[in-house]
Amino acid sequence: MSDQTGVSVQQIVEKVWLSIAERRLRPGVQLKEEQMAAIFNVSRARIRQALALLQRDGLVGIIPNRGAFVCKPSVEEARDVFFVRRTVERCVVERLCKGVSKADIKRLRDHVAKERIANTQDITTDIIKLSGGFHLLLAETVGSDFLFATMRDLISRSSLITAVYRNTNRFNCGPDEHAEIVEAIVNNDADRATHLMAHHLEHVESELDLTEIRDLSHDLRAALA
Amino acid sequence: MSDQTGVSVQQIVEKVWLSIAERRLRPGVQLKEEQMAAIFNVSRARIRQALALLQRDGLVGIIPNRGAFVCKPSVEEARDVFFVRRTVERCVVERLCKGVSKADIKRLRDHVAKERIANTQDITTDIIKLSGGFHLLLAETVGSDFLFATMRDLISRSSLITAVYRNTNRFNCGPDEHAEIVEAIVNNDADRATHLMAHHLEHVESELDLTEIRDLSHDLRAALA
DNA sequence: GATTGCAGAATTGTCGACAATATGGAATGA
DNA sequence: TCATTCCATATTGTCGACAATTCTGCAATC
Repeated sequence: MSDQTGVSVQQIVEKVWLSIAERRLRPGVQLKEEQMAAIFNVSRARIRQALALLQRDGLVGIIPNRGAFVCKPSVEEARDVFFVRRTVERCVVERLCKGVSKADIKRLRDHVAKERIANTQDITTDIIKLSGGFHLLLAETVGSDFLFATMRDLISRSSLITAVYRNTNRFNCGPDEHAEIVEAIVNNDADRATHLMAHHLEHVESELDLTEIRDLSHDLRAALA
Repeated sequence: MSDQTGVSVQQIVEKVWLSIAERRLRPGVQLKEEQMAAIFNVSRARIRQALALLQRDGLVGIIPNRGAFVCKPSVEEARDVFFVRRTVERCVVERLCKGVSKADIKRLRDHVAKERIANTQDITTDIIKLSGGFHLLLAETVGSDFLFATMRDLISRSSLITAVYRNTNRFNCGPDEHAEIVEAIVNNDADRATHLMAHHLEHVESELDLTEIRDLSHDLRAALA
């Protein structure tokens, strides 16, 4: 299970993020510091640092003197996230269509190839990491720190939303649509690229069940109060 | 000078943010932990927490084993911030035009009134805080945690950009344009409100000199005092 | 004269311990 | 039986100290 040596803050963040995305950690669950310190075999100080980062990403909420809890995004917030995401990703794609280096093209194509492998082998962990990572890689390729930070925030929140409201068992952010977008960018076809991206995001959002609010609270105390 | 009792993390963040916005802290300056701990009369642990939050807001960058430095946003990043801001603020205004409570209206009008007072009395500190606070209040009124967090991020970065690239001595985000926006929202006039907001943001961006970059300061204590 | 190597100093990273605060349940009284 | 008060427990908040890393100044060398 846990390594004998300590893990870095970033590793803790990624582990928690993945656990949330894979629905092993449900909204409302408290992330107790000492418990996590024991699991990751590090001191509480490092856990606190990781929790602060997770709060930045919108995955957990920290209540003073109470602790850190996995967020439960509302339906409206989910729609807001996708609304902003459509705009930001359009901005990213437009910038990329103005020209990318050969090295960037290779990196993008390699990433899609990795996604294909993960999909054929059906490795859930890799599929989740890579499908979000594709959109992050697009933003990184632009070279703007702000767009990258914004996209990371959006991807984190999208992962949480997907984990909560996904109504299919399959992860839809598949490599085929990603591959098409990459090729449109390579051809500097801004119209086609932005259209494909918009369609892709609509596709992702359409497979969410944003009408029904699920009963996620296992807070017995609140129910009996 | 510094108080005998310690200050909260949020107070430290606000103080640093204000110092950056007022150009007492220039991009590139290192924020040394021990020095700041002495200035604010708290332990380094709390300073580190504040620095992590400032990193989240995009105001400082933290390099491992090197320290925290005030960010210097590039011209391109400045344009990206305003691009995204136009979209998000449009979303906020549209949502507000669907109806706001009487209490919300009062809060918005009161805020504009405070801005007027600060402007007539020419209190720079209040002007900066309140002009950013107006846009933050709009997002808060919508009631979406995500939009609020996004707007806070955008406002922080905009403050830094304004501090770096402002070419006039006056703070242009004046209360008159804000007041017009509020009244359009009160009248549920979405077309006019979004138009006014777009014009307002164009106005703010137009007064920036996005060609030149300035140098940095070195006296941390004087800037924060 | 420019470059490299090496201490010493300065700064950040990490940890364990203690204080402050909230929670949950038992005891008490109406 | 229900509401209230109080206390034991668990959890978070804060701090000071030490370890690891990086920067700086100086001298030696090519």
